[in-house]
Amino acid sequence: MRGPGRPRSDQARDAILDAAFQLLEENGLERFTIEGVAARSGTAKTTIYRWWPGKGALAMEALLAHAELTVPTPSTASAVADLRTMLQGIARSFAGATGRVVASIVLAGQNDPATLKVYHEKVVEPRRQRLRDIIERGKSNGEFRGDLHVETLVEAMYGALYTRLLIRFSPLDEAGWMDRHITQLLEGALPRPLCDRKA
Amino acid sequence: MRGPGRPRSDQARDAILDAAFQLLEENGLERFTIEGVAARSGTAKTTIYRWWPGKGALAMEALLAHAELTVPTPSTASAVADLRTMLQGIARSFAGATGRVVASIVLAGQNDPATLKVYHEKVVEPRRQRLRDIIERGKSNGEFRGDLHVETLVEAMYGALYTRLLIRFSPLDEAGWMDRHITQLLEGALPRPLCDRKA
Amino acid sequence: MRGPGRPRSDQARDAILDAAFQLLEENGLERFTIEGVAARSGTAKTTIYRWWPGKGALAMEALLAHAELTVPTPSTASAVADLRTMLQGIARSFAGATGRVVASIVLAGQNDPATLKVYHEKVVEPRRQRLRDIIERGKSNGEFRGDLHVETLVEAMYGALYTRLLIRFSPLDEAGWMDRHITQLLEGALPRPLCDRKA
Amino acid sequence: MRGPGRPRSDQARDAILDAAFQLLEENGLERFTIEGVAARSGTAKTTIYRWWPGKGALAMEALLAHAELTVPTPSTASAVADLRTMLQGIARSFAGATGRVVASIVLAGQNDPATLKVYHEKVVEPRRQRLRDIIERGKSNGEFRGDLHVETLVEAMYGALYTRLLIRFSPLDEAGWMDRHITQLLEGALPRPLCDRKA
DNA sequence: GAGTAAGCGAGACGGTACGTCAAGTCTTACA
DNA sequence: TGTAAGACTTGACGTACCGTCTCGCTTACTC
Repeated sequence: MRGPGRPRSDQARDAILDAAFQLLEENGLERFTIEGVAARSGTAKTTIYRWWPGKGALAMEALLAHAELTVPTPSTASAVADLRTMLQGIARSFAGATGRVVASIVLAGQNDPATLKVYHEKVVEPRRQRLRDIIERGKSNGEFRGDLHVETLVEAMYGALYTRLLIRFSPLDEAGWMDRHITQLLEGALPRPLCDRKA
Repeated sequence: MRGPGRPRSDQARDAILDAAFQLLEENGLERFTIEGVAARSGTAKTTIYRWWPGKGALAMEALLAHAELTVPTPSTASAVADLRTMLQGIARSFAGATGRVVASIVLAGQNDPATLKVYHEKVVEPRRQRLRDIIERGKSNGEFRGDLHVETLVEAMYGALYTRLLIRFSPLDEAGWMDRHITQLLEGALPRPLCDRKA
Repeated sequence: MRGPGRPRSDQARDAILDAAFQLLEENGLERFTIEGVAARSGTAKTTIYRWWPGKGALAMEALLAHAELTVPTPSTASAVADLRTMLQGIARSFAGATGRVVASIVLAGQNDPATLKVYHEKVVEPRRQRLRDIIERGKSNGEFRGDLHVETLVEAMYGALYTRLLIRFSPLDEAGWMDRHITQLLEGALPRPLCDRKA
Repeated sequence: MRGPGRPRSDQARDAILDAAFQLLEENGLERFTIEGVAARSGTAKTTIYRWWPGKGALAMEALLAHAELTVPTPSTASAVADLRTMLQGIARSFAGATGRVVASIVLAGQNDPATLKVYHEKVVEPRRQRLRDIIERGKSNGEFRGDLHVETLVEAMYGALYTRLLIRFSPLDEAGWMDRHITQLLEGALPRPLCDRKA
């Protein structure tokens, strides 16, 4: 049921993606070269160019293939607890090798909108959706305000993650950071009225 | 009181920084080359390498020299209003050419910690400090809760800016987003108690 | 009476040789590629490699199959006249597309002795033999000296042809040059004695 | 009196031409690669491309720089003797390494008219001129016929050389070949009249 | 004012990687 | 078994920049 011709070698494909991911971890994208991937993977440069248009796309696919992007989606009775679990999972993965690779991808994406678009579709959007779902659940069960703007909350939560990853205000693995961040996002900055629930 | 030898040419220096900034705007950092800067500025590569260690440092200095990074620090009676003014100013500057250059620099910094460090010291930290000052003022005058964690709020506010700049969740010049973002950061996500101040 | 399996396709063979000859005419051997022949002929590279060991051999066979190398062998009473007829025929064919292809083949042969050997056997030797025959006839009937060294004359005659073809001292289609060349080869360079037959 | 900038390195130039000549001798032009020359000479590919447009031109210059193309121009009382001396010298040089390189050059020239043109100007034409001079001298002093067509004789003499080099009718170092060839060119092929000077 | 010490432009140098082309081999589906 | 299709490794192509290195020339300060 397949056309004629030698079928694509999965062995080559895997070797390329493995090598690409390793090199991305080791060097970052700046010193990530197609030539290097070819050498490390034992394949030919042409084979790489046959299947990927450039380093951005290759790095992207290497990330998707290898990184543990599949942070578990928690689903307990408490939306707040689920938020904490999920975001801390992402923070953990960003703090390690995956984070370095993600940073590379985003970097590549600046001059390669196609790659950034794929990253959005495959990584960012699915996660945002899961976050949205949890928040909506929180709105339904009264954990959150009914007039909460979901997108804005999502953005604020992700924003801190990506900013620590890329701008490095402070380390991603700082103890208690994520917890404190979430708490304050939820509680806001304004003074509590006298009859505050915590009063 | 200066040693012997021909003094450094300010004309060359300016021509280099001008050319660098232009090329950064036009091409992003990926296609930003020392060779290109030399050609555009009419100087010799040697001259560039004499004064800057690499493209990261040059780009950094070109940014600092040209971009209107000096957003005015507002100082009215209302800390909340000042926050809005300041952050909207930054958003505006990020939405234009400066934003593209900043993105380039920050991402280049992923593989060039020295450059990123300079960016922190010269750009990020001063702004964060101004933000902290405003927030502290708000705490003092009762606009904000007394137990507010200032750093966390600063990070949340900047996070959204940088994330829109780098990850491009949504455009930086979307009408009203900054306002909405700030409002929600201040109000939090939890339900308002019955005796809410707005009730 | 043939073994099992699909028989060789003459259609493919012809398409390959046609395409090869066309490409040889168009580009010369330098830019003559097996890949190009496969594309132009609509066959697979595999098929070409199954039947020919390399580009030299293929070009050779394409030449033999298509070029009008079969200059008519004249045979009149006058050996001298026959020589002129034959050599002028070859000159004419060398002056056109065939000449370019022959030049390609011969020069390719510099690094591919097998191909050059085939060219000798299939093209050069038969023609030289015909030339020898004519000259021998001339010796028999008194047109030429009895102690003439035939091989040397053959070589002198061919030499001029190939040299114009390959070194391009002068164009192959220069009017009258072949005639003049033959005449002088026959008459020699020495002064005519007083009782010269023309005296 | 030289412009600014680092002067061209003669060391690099010589290393390149040496390496090129060696590789030409070893492999012929077919397997002669710029990459190989760079490796052998210890220079960078870019340096080669800076000074030579392609392999044809490089091979050409390597030949001119190294080959003993300066066959001595004899000048004795006898033009015939001088012809023999000169042509035998060329034959000797063609029979060795120089010959292989010359063959390569001519080959390259088929698809690179500029290279062939240089070869004409620098090698072929000077030699032809020297041959012409000798022949004219022979005409003047009565060794040759007064109505001898000089160009044709030159061509016939060279033709045999290049043809043996390229077509390989017979080896260039066959004993006595050149002598016999010259003799017959001079004496012609026609029967000697009764009062022939040799009679 | 001669000497000396930088800075400057130009541009050649050894390199690395680029993205492309073709070579020749191999593996499939189909005839 | 032959053929078209097409993926594979290999190796060279010619180009773009890298960062370094002479050069000749231009300013200064210093003796």
